[in-house]
Amino acid sequence: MGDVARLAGVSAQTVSRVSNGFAGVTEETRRQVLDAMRELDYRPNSAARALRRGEFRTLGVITFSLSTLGNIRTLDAIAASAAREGYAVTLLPVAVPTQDEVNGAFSRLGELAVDAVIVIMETHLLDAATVSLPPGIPVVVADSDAGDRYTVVDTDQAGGARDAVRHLLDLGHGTVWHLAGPEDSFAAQRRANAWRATLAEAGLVPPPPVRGDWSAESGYRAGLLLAERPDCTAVFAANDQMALGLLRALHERGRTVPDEVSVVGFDDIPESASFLPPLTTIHQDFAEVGRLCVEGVLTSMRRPTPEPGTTLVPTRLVSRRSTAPPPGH
Amino acid sequence: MGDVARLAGVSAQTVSRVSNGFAGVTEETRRQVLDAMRELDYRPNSAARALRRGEFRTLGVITFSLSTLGNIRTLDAIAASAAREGYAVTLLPVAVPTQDEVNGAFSRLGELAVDAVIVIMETHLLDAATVSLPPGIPVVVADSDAGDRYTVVDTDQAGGARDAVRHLLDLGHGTVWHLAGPEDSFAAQRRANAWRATLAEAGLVPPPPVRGDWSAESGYRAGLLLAERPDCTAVFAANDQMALGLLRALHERGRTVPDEVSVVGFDDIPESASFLPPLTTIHQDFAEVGRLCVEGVLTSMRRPTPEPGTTLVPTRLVSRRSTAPPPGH
DNA sequence: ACAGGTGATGTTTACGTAAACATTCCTCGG
DNA sequence: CCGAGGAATGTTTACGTAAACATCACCTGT
Repeated sequence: MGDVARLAGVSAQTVSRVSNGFAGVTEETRRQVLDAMRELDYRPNSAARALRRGEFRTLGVITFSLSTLGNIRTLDAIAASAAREGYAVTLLPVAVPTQDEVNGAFSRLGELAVDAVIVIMETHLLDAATVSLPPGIPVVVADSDAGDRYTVVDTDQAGGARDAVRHLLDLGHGTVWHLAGPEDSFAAQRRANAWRATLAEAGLVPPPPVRGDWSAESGYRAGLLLAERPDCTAVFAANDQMALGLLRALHERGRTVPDEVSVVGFDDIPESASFLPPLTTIHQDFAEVGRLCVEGVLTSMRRPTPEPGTTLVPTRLVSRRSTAPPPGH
Repeated sequence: MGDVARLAGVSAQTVSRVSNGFAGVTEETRRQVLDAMRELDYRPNSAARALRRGEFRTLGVITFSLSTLGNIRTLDAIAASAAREGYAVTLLPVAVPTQDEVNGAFSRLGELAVDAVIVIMETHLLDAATVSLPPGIPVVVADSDAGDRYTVVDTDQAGGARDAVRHLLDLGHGTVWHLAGPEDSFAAQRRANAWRATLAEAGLVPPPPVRGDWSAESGYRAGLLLAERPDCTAVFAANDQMALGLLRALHERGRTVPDEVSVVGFDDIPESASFLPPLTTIHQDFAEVGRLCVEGVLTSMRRPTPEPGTTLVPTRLVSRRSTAPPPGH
């Protein structure tokens, strides 16, 4: 900076002012400084800048590897929103989703060049991890129910699941089976609960849920079971990948979709429109979730004490060809 | 740091030594310092640290949003490898893959707190973007052919494509059709070229390639065309998503896979094992690509001048049920 | 014409750390 | 018993920037 100042014939402070787009610099001076910068290929040192300013213009994102598509798309939206606000995004991958690993990520975070943190992670992993968070660092959590302790942004899982079940019931199905996600997933729990509640509202007793682990393979295994039940004409799968496996199992067992069995997924992954048949599913607006996460942390950075609470992002039913009225209806 | 020093009854420098795990501090002193740190909830200030040390312990990753699965998995592996080496990863999303946008990302990078850069991007977008890269910052490029100018790590696209085509020829198919990726993709080009070359080696004239845009939807449209050709018994799709769409089109047109038509994909996405039928495909080792990228930048950071060159990561054919000998063979 | 302002620029200082150098104290060989 | 050498710790300084304050020239209204 000193070199630039010397070359431009001004003080270092003036260089700083130009560099930060400060008003109150003559157009003439500004041009000279910019020329000098170009000439010397000057780049502001971000470490010094951060030290002086006390902020890094960087958001940290903690996530359990980039395993699920939802997380990835949320992350993508976060990165885009952050960039729009002039913030960079630093990734804090957690290899194995154990309490220890998560704690580790949180404490590494303490020394990390980050102004705020967005956590994309299930609640139960979050417990007790909070202790090592540097005080005063805003946190927003996605994909969690910790609304009492944190600011939470999440997809309206319950609403989506309800829509899925209603859609099938409205088509005339006697009941709706559920291909559930893993028990330790909060999202899976909420989808299952909403499925159960919606059936109960309709005066129906839910059939036993079949459990998968989100993978297409597990959906296939579950599908083999469901294909044996002639009374099973409608299935709500907790995500699209499992629905894919389910479709394969039903096909292999000679149960046609949607003529004999209707299937609804959850997520609306891009491929689901090309499944056999194209999958009716619940579209999640990950972009909006990511945007709200960034908005959330930035708000709490500007205001002193943000109140905990949950923001729900609505879902949308995308009707394709995997659903139809039950046989003989 | 001063407060910690005071509380522990030592100098700030000793705190620094403990904080950096420096040898030559008495166990007794070390304990006192650590206690004081805990007591005061001290965290080293990474901005000051970076300023003093002249490095950020951070890698920047430039990528055209998180659109393709391959990029994501590479990114994931990069983040994991970087974490293992004590480096953080900062994301530099490029919203639209135009030359301007890429240049923008590169110049923002100049002021970014980053010691090295990994670019996951097609070559043609890279041209001319390099000018604004701060000198002395190591760069490694994935997914590119710029081996003459940069250190490049890439999957052995040609080898994979060759294996795919050979597999089909070995099964007895008279020729192999190609469902190609978009023209402006370097990966797509190389897969197409290898397909053509392999056929030529076998003394065959390649049928006209059908072009898609990587999406399942485009694969479906292409599939509708291919289904009309009774002489088309074997298709090599440039990625699994297009293969998925292709499978749907063939199915809808009553062409059974693999009895009438064999299909090979590329990527081995997790879902491909659950397609109808499960897809024979070329497995890419993204984790290895990511690992090598990190290794590459770290090496060039330690050594003065790295030589440009390309490292190829081998692929592996995963044989599933979408391939079989041609009808009447 | 002159006091009082206003806008442009310069000077000083502190941000928190770690390298370089300085000091202290202890051990060990002769 | 003394001095050399080394281990442990302390002191000084600089990293590059931007906030706070200081200065200076010039304009405006009476």
